[in-house]
Amino acid sequence: MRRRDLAVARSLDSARVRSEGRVQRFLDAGFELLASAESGKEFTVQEVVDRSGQSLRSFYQYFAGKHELLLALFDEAIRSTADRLEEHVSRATTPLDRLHCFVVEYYRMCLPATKGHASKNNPTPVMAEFCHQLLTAHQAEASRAFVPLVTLLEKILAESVGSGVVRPGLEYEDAAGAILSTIMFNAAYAPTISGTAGLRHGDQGADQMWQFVSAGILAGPRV
Amino acid sequence: MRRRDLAVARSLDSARVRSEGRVQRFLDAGFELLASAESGKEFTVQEVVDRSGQSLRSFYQYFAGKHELLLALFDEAIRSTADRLEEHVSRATTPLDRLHCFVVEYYRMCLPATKGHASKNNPTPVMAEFCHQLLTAHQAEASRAFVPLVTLLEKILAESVGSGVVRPGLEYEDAAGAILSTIMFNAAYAPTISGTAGLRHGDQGADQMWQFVSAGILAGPRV
DNA sequence: GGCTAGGGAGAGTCCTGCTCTCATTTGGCG
DNA sequence: CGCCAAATGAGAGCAGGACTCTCCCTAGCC
Repeated sequence: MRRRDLAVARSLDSARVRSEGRVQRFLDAGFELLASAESGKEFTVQEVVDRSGQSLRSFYQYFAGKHELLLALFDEAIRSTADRLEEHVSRATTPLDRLHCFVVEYYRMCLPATKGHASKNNPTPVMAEFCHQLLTAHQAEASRAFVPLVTLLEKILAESVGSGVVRPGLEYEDAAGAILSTIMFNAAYAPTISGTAGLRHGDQGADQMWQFVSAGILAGPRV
Repeated sequence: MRRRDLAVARSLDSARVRSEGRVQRFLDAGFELLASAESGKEFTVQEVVDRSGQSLRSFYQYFAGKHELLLALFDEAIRSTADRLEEHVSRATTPLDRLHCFVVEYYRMCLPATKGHASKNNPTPVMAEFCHQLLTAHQAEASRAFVPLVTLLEKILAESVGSGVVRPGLEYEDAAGAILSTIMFNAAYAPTISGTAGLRHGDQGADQMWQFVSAGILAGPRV
C-alpha cells in the first residue's frame, strides 16, 4: 500500500474523500515548498500547514510526524519517476535500447534542477538529503520506497541477460542497486566532488554516464 | 591550510600548543561520539563539550558552530583516507595495479562499519549524512574537502592514460569524480537500494566493484 | 433548535544549537 | 611573590522548530 493511502486509512470511510483531499493538500504543499526552496533548505511543518490552508492539528491527525510526510513525498517521487521511466522505456524495441534508455533518462531526471525550479519529477536537493537519511537511518523504509524503480530495472536487466546483451556472470539483482546508485549519485554529486561543477550537465553527461555504465555490463565489443 | 589549523590560527601564537591541544580534544571527542553513535544519530554540541571535558564557551571560541566541527572532522577523515590509500597504492607496481588497488581499497574503506564500531578511518553513517549536506548545501567546501582524494585518483588515472591502460576518449578529470562517487555510494547504499542488504560486503563486493568500474574504463579485452 | 464530531487557532512544551555574563583560573612579567 | 590581562568554566538565557493540548467554532444531522 502506498504511504499516502496509509495516512488516508486513518480516517473513517465515509469521510474518506474529504480525508484524501486533505492529505493530498498536505502533499501538494510539500512538493511546492520543496520545489521553491533554495538548495539545502528544508521546509518547516508550519510552512506546509500554512501553505495547505489547514491546521497543525489536522497535519498531525494524518501524519505521525514530519518524517512521515517526507516519506510519503519520497514515495510519490520515486513512483512517479518509475512511471515516467517505464513510459520512456516502453518505446524502445530491443533490450539494449531499453537499457540505454533507462540509464540516460534516469540520469537526466536525477540532475539537479537548473534554477530554483524543481517539480514532483525532479527531486530537489532536499529530497536527496532525505533520501540519505532514509538510506542510513531507515534502511527498511528506504528499500521499500525504491521498489518500483528497482523492479523496473531488474525487469530490463533480466531480459538483457536472457538475450545475452549483458556480460556473462553479472548478477543482475545486485547490479540493479549498483546501477541505480551509480546514476543517481553521479548525477547529483560527481561534478562537485571532482570540482568541475556543472560540466556534465546536459546530454553530454548522459552519454558519458551511459558509456561508464554500459561498458561495464555489456557483453561483446564496446559500443 | 587544513581546517583544524584554521581553528587553531584564531588563537595567539605563544598559546598555540595549548590551543591545538584543546581543538584536538574537541575533534577527538567528535570522532569518539561518531564512532559510538548508533546509525544515523547525530551527536549534540553539548555531548562533544562534555566528553572533551571542556566548556561550551571554549567550543564556540574555536569553532564557529557545529558545522565547522563537522567540517573539520570530515576533512580529517578524507585526508586520513587519502593517506592510507596512497600508502596501499604505492606498493603496486603498474598503473593498472595501482588503479585496481585504489578501487578495491577505497571500496573497503567506504563499507559501513560492521557493528557499532567505526573509527577515524571508517566514516560512520553520520559522516556520510554530513557528506551529503556538504555536497548539496555547501558545494565549495565539499569540493575543497575532497581534494586529497581527487588528486590521488587523478594522478593514478593520468599515468594510466599515459600508458594506454584506460580506454581512449575517457576524460579522466571527470572520471575521477565519477569513480569516487560510484565507489563511495555503492559501498554505502547499493545493498539497501536493491534490498539485498549485506550481500556485497567482504571481498566479493570489492571484486564486483572492480569489475563494474574497470570494465568501463579499461581499454582492450576485459580482464 | 440542539448535539456532536471535525477542524481551526494558537498557546505551551521540549530539545538543541548558539550567545552572553560573570566569576575563576592561568600565564606572563616586574 | 603579586598583579594584570587573557583564557576558561559554569550555567542561565534566547531562538527556532517539532510536536501537544486546549478552547472554541462550524457543519451537518436529528
